Amino acid sequence: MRDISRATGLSLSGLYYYFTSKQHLLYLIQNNSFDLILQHLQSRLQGVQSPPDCLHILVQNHVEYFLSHPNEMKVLSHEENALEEPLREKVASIKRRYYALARQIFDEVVADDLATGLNPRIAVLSLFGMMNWIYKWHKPELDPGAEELTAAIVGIFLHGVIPGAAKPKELFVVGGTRRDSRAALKSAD
Amino acid sequence: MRDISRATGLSLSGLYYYFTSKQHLLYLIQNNSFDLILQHLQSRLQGVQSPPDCLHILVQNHVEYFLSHPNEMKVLSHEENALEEPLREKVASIKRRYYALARQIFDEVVADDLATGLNPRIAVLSLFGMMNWIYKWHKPELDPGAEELTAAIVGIFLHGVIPGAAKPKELFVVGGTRRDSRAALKSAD
DNA sequence: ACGTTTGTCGAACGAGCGTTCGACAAGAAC
DNA sequence: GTTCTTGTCGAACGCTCGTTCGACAAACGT
Repeated sequence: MRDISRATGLSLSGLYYYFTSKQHLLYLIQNNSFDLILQHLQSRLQGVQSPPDCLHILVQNHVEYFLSHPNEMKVLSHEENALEEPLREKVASIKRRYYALARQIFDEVVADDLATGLNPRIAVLSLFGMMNWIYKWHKPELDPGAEELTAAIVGIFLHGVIPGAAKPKELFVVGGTRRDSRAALKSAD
Repeated sequence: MRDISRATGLSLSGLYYYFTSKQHLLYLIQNNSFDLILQHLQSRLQGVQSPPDCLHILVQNHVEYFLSHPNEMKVLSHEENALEEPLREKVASIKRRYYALARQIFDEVVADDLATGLNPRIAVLSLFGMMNWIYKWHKPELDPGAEELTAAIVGIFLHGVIPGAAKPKELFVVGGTRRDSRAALKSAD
């Protein structure tokens, strides 16, 4: 609270004139973020029919938001479990709505295909994992922007890094290639 | 520190007899975790030649550790930037070693295939995203164990959720399917 | 003109934090 | 048997934190 006071120029007690508590301020930040993401996503999804296009929009919307709002991402991720029970459930609710929408898009993407035996919950949460982990490593001056990031993640999620192969195992070369190069790393510092 | 003192039964000042500071204790936890993971991984990798098998071992090793050490995972993720500069770099160093090993495995997996134009840094970090996000959602009584989780993540990473398709776009049905069902969600609560 | 609402502030309270200090007991060294 | 090391502890220090309180001034309503 003192940091916010200093950054805004408003006095510490003045802050409490607008926000009843630190918890409630945190709630407003979290709720507002998810609200913005969800509303923006739904408006972008209007009229789009192709399931893969919907998936692309979902990822693009998500990645764009967190790339342009890194601070919000940190608060959302770092302070995820900091809320007490009245407010906690409210944020959990909008998060469930967001997840349900993603799950629905995923189901439609996979529906056309034969049942892959893949656990849909794991698949969707893995997609969120790829997206939500970005803020931990993304450096704006080094890494590509939202567009390329979105393309990469959607590509991996839909077809993997080896899109050509059909059957998992038998296609790969079994013989070793440049295997010794890893031994050097073993004693590296 | 008082929590640890209470949990261990050792007095608060007794704790400082063994650990010079909270920072150093945090460093020991983080360094030890990465050390265990890295050493375990390297020993499991001994003699394995097939790149996809290496990838599977990498993921399995990672997932197994964090599923059996959820507290460590929380400390590693939540307190990632809490260390000051002398110790911070030491942890960063072992993390780089771990990433380099993963990157090397990835390169070997993709090497057999034609160049996909995929940014390898993004690919590897997306894989870490899928793995590292698990601790945020995994419920032991609800979700599958390390084995199934590993299979799902490796499957998605290598071939995606639609493993059959070769060319990304043209294969999908463009016409809408159950598109109205999402409108109901828009006004849900 | 006057009372009330609105906005802003400095100062403080109580609690928690990481850390230190001196004391004390038990064992090892000589 | 005395000295020194090792382990353990309660009590406290200094600091930061979230929050509250009373004061004060400007704006507004009538």
